[in-house]
Amino acid sequence: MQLSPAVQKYVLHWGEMGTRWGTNRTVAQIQALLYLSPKPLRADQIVDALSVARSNVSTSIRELQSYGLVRMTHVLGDRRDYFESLHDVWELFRVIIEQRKQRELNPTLAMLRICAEEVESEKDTDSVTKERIRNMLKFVETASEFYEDIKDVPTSTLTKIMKRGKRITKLVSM
Amino acid sequence: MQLSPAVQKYVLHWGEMGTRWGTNRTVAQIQALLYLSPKPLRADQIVDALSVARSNVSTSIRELQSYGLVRMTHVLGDRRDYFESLHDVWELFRVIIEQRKQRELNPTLAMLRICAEEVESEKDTDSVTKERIRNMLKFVETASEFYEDIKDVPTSTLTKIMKRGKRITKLVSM
DNA sequence: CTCTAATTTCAGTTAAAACAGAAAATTAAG
DNA sequence: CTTAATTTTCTGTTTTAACTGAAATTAGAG
Repeated sequence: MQLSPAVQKYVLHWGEMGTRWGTNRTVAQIQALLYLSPKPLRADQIVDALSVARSNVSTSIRELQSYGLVRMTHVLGDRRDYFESLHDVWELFRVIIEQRKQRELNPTLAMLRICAEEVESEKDTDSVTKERIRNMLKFVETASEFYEDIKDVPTSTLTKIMKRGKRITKLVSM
Repeated sequence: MQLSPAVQKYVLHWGEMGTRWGTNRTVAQIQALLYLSPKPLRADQIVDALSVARSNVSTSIRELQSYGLVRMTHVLGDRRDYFESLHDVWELFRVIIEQRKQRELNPTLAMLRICAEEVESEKDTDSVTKERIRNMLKFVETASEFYEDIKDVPTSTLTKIMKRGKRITKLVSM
């Protein structure tokens, strides 16, 4: 399992970036490797390509599967597991965003609602502080609602919106 | 420096979330504390409120300043430094996004361009792999351009766009 | 210029996460 | 049912980042 220079560069960079995105290097590297691979790979092939322990691959793949980024497949007459990543970049993006929404935005929203309510009854808390909490809650609520609005919009529409970014903002600002 | 229950909850949660966003707990807690504080705080007050080492506050604040999230201010006849966070949630959001763009998106874009070019000359690399790299590059480029389009749009316009999310997507999809 | 308050730097410690390798468990084939 | 292949779980080690406390530095007051 010899990775070409370009593929190697990609995988290494992705691993590095992964550490800044809440996951660890190996998980991100495996995802990158599977994304670039023209066909599904076995765990032992991943071990070979990335020089990591078999056990590490096992737990990392479990994590990727739990995110919905990687699927298991099989080959007739071969009982070993094969894995492949989502291949569509937009789909990948959607899944990652959805995960982050679940794991970060939702808990934060819950916390802010509790804080916003609780702080109102705190007589000694400055009114500015109360307002700041309300503002943050409002912001996160707005972001959350906006996400719900667009999360199921087809990719073709999303790309159109992005290409027309400038024009849309001009239209709306009038 | 006694934090009210609601403020305490907010600060602790923010610290927890910070660890998932590339920064460490203390940095995020200090930002949260300053955001909620009706007036600028001194380092010793932060030490007191969060029970962390003075040196830790010093380095954390330096990090927050480097991001542009926190400013130093002074009080007449007092040579100690005071600190305050950006107070506007949208401004906070903009600054954070801009930072992440610089530190994550830009390097990734550079890597992808190099890979996309380099992989073309690799005769043994599967054409599917080449296409995957191209697709990822295209995606990141589109996202990057879209960001440039909207980063300077005034907050009022952005909120309008977010509130009208559904209507806009319907409009564009036609 | 000297002394003191305040901040920063630095070295060592602690804590947390990632990882490897061995052991255990699972699964299919004979 | 037994065996061999494969995967998962678990424990201990390594690595990395965060944090503390002491020492060094900076900057203002007298």
